[in-house]
Amino acid sequence: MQELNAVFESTARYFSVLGEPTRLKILHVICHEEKCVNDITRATGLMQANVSRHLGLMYQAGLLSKRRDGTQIFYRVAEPLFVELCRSISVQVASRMPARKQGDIHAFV
Amino acid sequence: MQELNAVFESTARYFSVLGEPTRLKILHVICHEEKCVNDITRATGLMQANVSRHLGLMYQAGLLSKRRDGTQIFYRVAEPLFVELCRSISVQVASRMPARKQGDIHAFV
DNA sequence: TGTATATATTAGCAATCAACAATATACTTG
DNA sequence: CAAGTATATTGTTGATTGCTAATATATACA
Repeated sequence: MQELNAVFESTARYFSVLGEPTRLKILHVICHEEKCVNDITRATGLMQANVSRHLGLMYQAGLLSKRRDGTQIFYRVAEPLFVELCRSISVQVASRMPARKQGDIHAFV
Repeated sequence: MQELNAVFESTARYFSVLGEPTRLKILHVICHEEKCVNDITRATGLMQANVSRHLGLMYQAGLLSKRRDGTQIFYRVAEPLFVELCRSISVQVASRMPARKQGDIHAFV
């Protein structure tokens, strides 16, 4: 099953891109509307180089699209499926946290 | 947002567990019915120690359950959601492969 | 109890990757 | 063209992780 292995590898690649808290944080920021790198940097509190690297990685992997406007580059989610996956899991995760906190959590919604 | 970060970390943890081709291969083998380690080892062609390690990791992460029967230990998927996620992505992946091959691919179905 | 089978663990190595700091590139405007 | 702002890249380091080989643990059965 050569093809099946190829599917596993590609699929794993997508999952591993989603498998970093920092990238989920970034994805959370741009899951509803496109944002430029500077906005993402400020919204997340991460270092600019770090944000740029993660954005580039997600772009390469096909999760994000980008658009240039002057000196700014706006990133957005290219395939809503990935945000849905994040929501699926984060809902499960949040539902297993103390009830008092669950109301305060709005991840990818 | 302390809680949100915790959600991102837990969510990323689940994604990273799914982010290895070898584990997807194993998950694919047991996604419909429980199997013992030896069966999984033969079905995947991996080394037994390797299979055991990955099974242990997925068990620790909460993706799998296990049951002992004599000397054998049977693993099964604990939470169907994860298999659904694998299917979601692998369907997308397969749909982008050459049309001729798509018919031969049955991942997590 | 001793042997065989099934599964788990450990140690070591190589590869991957995130974070940081520094620097480079690209575009805009004076 | 020069200076300023926005974004990307590179080199380095420390940590994580997958794989393999060897070994350990657990159960069944003669």
